[in-house]
Amino acid sequence: MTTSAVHTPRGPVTRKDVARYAGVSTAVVSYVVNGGPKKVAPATEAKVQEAIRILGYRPNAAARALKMGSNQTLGLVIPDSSNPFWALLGHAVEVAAAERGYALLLTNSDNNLDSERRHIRNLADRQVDGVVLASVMFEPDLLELFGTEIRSVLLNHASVAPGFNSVGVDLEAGARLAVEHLIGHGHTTIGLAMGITADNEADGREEGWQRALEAAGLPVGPLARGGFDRPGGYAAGQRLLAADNRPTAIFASSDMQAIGLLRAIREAGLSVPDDIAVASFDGSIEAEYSWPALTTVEQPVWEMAEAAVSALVGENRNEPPQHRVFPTQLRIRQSCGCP
Amino acid sequence: MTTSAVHTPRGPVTRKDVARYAGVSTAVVSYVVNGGPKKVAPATEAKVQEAIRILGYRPNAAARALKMGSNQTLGLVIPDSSNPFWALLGHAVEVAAAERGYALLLTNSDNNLDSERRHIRNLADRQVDGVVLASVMFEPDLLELFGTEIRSVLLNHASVAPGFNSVGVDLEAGARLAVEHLIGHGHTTIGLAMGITADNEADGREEGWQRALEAAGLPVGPLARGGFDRPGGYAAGQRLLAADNRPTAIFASSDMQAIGLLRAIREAGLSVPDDIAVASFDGSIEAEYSWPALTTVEQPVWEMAEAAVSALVGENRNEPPQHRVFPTQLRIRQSCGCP
DNA sequence: GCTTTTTGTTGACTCGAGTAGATCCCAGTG
DNA sequence: CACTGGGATCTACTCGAGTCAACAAAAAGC
Repeated sequence: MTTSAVHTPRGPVTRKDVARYAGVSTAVVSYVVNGGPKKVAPATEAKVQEAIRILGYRPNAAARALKMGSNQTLGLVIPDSSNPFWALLGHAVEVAAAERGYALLLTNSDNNLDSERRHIRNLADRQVDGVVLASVMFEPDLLELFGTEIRSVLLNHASVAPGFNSVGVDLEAGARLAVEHLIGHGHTTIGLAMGITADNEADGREEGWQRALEAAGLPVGPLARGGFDRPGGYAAGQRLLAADNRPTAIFASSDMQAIGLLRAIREAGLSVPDDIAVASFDGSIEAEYSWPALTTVEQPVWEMAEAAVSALVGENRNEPPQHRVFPTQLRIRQSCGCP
Repeated sequence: MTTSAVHTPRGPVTRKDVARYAGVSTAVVSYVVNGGPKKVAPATEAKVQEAIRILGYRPNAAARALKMGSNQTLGLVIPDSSNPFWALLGHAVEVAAAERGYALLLTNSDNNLDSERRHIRNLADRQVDGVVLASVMFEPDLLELFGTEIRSVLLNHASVAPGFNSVGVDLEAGARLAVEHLIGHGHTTIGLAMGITADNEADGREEGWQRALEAAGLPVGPLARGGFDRPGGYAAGQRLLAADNRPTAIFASSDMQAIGLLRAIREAGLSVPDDIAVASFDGSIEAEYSWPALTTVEQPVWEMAEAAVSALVGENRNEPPQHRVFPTQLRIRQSCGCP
């Protein structure tokens, strides 16, 4: 028995072990593993493959990452991965990344700018090949954080930031679609439950709501601000219901807000859509299963995720920053008054 | 674009650059960065810190990972990160990992065993320090996949698997709590909407439902199986409503199922809880905002995530596999008939 | 004043894999 | 028979950071 030659290594199996077992040099092992830059004789290749199989060799990703300067990993920063909309976006990004052989590091900023900064730092330290930043906040100094080394793309940001790639939807057009639909149902007092964005710039959804009303010659209804989440919508709903000019229809800036809104309306003893019609923005699955099912402006989340990932890892990596704006689609259900 | 100090190297800044700039050896830089194994004179330390600051040095994580054999990363495998329950669990795991300085690689298995295997392989190749496997499926050959090198823990698994760490809840006791509560409301025909688990073993929730009924001397009501998700609950609901012995109360094995169930009940023109009372399992946020709000068996998700992560990275890393079972708590809302 | 001890610093090796450049071997040619 | 071409393979250096043995300088001890 050739015990010395067929010595089973103790720790994890390295390229060296495979080389020894197959009786070749470490270079050949690399060539086989990567279809490497040089050809290997079929017979040798077979020997190496066999050795790999028997020893259970798996190339060390850290070593490869060190040598190659890339670890085939992207980072994703979202405010709250347990919020269904972000969860969906995260899922889509993960799938888009996986399709290209990239893994996804997930981090939650919890809507906290400091935490967001920390996470971006951390991702940069980990040499990710790019960062998808999906955050409602935005501060220009983020640009410095990224430096020039690390690719990034803003996903689902309200505003277009110079110097950054971005992928988003036409918020204004989407909101207008929804509000016009509510107007079509004969409503004349249409309120807005608007989420809070970091920069106090008017969000496209707010503009769309306003313009649709103006275009129809209607007065601009009451507006309440709150978080984009369920509690935010609940609070905004309570304020809208207490307004002097109580609206007969409300447009909410996110599905989650609309769900909180529905609760506020129910607690006030009113019914949707008979007393108050509701439409919202996002097109998440919750909208379909709420009661009543929400009429909502659907974002093409999967396409957006695709676009974001390809901006980071695609051919066009070194082109100037791109801004892609996707169209939305009105998904009509019952909360607006349609049967 | 900012032009910085004179000594700015072209590529990414390495330890060597810092050493040169500060006029010390690379070893000292390491010592400073890590509070390293050797002491450094305060004056020298200051010089190095200054150099680090000025050059904007960030240690290369891949190199560190290579040397240390750990990249401070955990992997998470869940069926569908856009399902709110998994999303919540994922969030909790991410936070627990971050607290310990670990990043989280997120992967979706899409309830597909092959995909799950591929992802585990991939995570193993990436030398993660541990894998949290939260999947409804389970196949014993997973054990081999992990080999002995890589730590793992099963999170939220129905059954305890020998050789694996696991963290779960007492499904049977939780289900019993819920069903007993429905019995307390005077119901005598209580159905079950049960999710589908890979191994055909009876799930604890099914047993709990059955035992609670038997203990109360009640007949075992109708049972329908479907996915753990909303469509699954919807389909199961339709079948339960069409049953000969139509139940007046239904226990659902997940919140998502219950939400699908609510829809089926509404479409049948019935009301919850007046015509049919509902209770479910999980305790996710959707349960709170559904209509009516769901009475549900709450899982201590955050504690479970903590436990799972600490099983992977804690002191007790090298102890034999542990099985931790957490208690659940009945969260009473309106869907059961309580005011 | 001349050892010891302590403190601070450094050069050099290591982790595991990618790959350029050198080397080997053999078939084919003059 | 020597000579070249070319395919297959190997040697050796590289990536960036951790850390130990070795060493220099300063402090303490007798």
